[in-house]
Amino acid sequence: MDADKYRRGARLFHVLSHAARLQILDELRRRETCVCHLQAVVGRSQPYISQQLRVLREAGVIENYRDGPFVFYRLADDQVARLLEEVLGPARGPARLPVCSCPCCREEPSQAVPV
Amino acid sequence: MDADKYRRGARLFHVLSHAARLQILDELRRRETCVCHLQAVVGRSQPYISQQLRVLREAGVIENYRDGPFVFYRLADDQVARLLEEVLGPARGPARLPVCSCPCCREEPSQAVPV
DNA sequence: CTATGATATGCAGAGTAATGCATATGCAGG
DNA sequence: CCTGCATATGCATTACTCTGCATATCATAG
Repeated sequence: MDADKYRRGARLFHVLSHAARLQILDELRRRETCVCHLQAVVGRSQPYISQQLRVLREAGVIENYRDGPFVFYRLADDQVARLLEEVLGPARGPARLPVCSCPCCREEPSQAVPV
Repeated sequence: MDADKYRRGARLFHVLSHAARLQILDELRRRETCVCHLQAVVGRSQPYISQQLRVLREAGVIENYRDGPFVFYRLADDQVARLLEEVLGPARGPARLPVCSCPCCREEPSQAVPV
């Protein structure tokens, strides 16, 4: 049965069917960031952001790693990036100004790789 | 603001985040079909199928036209087809056997246009 | 060990979607 | 017109998601 195929697809689409989560992913496809940065970009409370990150993480869409007191998040694979490109258009370049005072905003990062 | 961009994207993903709707779309990307055919393929009641078709239609994802007593549905554009391809893999060929006794099953259709 | 900043988790109230079923509409044939 | 088939709509119930807030955890500095 390919009922499973549709269920899996539906679950994937489901985590994408949320404006704040989309904005988070749109930011993450530019570069990996810490939570406080996403908080500033999205303009929501920290628990709110963490909730959405959890949903995304449990769906396998993003990964995280800890660096000292900070936790950095990034896309887990290219599939989501392709879906975002299809629906949101191409990713914004890395040109945006710092939006908060977190480390990943201050020192424009080590991996300042242009497109 | 691109808040709208995310809202629109979220709405699109939302209509795709549903196993039965995905299965309907998967069938429609093979070829256009009437409602009774989808009913047989998906294995749900006719009102149920019509409900989901309405959701898809109101989202602009599919179109329909009437042919006598039958109503045929088809994908409205290529974007959804590309999203399905990304998530469900390539469309099944048109090789499947008739699943019901509706016209679009019986006479393998007038528009038997290969890819 | 304590304090502080960063992040995660738990929980409850409100809102929204999903589903099943009864019924309405629309079309064609007689 | 009346009947039968194809499809659509309305509605009520159930289930789930969203969101905000209080609080817990974890790491580092002192």
